[in-house]
Amino acid sequence: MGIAERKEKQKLEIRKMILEASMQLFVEEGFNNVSIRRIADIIEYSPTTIYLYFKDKDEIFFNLHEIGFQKMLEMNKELDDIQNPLLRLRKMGENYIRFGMENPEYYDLMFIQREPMKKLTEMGCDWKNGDAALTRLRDTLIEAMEKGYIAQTDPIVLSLSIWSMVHGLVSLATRERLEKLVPEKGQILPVIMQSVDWLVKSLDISGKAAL
Amino acid sequence: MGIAERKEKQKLEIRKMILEASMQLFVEEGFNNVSIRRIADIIEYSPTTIYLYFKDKDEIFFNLHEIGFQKMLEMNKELDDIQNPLLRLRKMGENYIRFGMENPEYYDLMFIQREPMKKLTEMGCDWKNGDAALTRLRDTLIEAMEKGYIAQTDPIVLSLSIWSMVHGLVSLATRERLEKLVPEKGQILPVIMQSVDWLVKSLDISGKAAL
DNA sequence: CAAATTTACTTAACGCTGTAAATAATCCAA
DNA sequence: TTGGATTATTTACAGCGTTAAGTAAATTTG
Repeated sequence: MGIAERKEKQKLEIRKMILEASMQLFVEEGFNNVSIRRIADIIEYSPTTIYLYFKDKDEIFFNLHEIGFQKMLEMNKELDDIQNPLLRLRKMGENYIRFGMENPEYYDLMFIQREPMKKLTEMGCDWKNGDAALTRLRDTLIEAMEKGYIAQTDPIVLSLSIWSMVHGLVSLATRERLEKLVPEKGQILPVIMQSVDWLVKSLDISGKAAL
Repeated sequence: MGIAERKEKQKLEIRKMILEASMQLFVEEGFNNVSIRRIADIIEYSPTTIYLYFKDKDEIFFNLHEIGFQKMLEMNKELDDIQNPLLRLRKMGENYIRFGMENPEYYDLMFIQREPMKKLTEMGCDWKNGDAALTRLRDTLIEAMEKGYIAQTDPIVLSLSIWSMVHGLVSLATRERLEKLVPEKGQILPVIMQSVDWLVKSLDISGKAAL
């Protein structure tokens, strides 16, 4: 059925148009200025047409949140080349922060906004993307423990601690809580990276991965 | 002038009514469901009356954000009794997390929502409340360094690291990022507290404040 | 005490918002 | 070509923040 196939493709294409228009608005004007009507303007359809492709606005945000995770995954491909688990961990942290600072809108949807999680609950499934990311972190920590780079601890607790710190750094920065505290604007990222340095250094018990 | 004084008092009282109604809505129905019109309903005035007491909605949020800091300060009074700076630090962390988990709406305004900071920029002044809180943390760290409880490091960087971690814990929890990862709901707070334990333990170089 | 003025508040309106229901246009198979 | 399904639009509802204009009460002034 070549015809049904083509239709399916068209459907996907409009979906893609909607998501791209949403992200464009999201990036250019912020979360609060993304409206169904403005998305419709961009893709040159009527506002209600969007509801033929997405159940509601939250579903659009949920999809963008997933695209965000794909982008992050892409960025993290280089991690596979790093043998030393502690160095890999550092790079993971740096990437995470870089991703968050360079894509604050995606980061918002992935880790701050409630809407995507609401959709997840609605669908009754669990957070596959977040789960995968955290598992990756945990596995790296376990490897680092086994090879004697860091002290033995509950890997779940340690994962959470590390994730919390990098998330804290990114979200405080993007939500404008550091601007008022760190005098020079250009100094924010360096200070954040120093925090990562401190973290890695205080994890390292072998000195093998010292700065 | 007894009459002007009384008028002033009445004005303040209506302001207070508005703020209380806002917080009530905020707590009961979340940030997105606080509207000028619903606030007006609660205080039984017309919506436009609110604009006689606050310039706009953001100004209401800014005021609530300041009230939040007062509440947090109140909670932290007990800290003065603790001599050991490392134990004091731990208590600070526990209080911070407890405050955030028990008052997620205030916490939101204080550390997540952009509106209060926008207002701050608009007024051209700096973040007095955040500044004071961070200074308190930094001073405790400096004291702990001087007394040999923790290793010597840049206190600014270390303050940021610690603040980021506790903020990360609270915000990941309140923004529903842990629910999907920590199996049992009742286990979230315990796991978070274990993270704090880990942090304090890895700071402690003297063993004096071990668990 | 009456008139003028200030204060406190409300009504009406503008231009937005998400979304549901009804209607119209388009497409494909018989 | 006609009829049913799909796709898109029009219309509508109820809500939003905010401004401008209007009103009534309180206060000050003559």
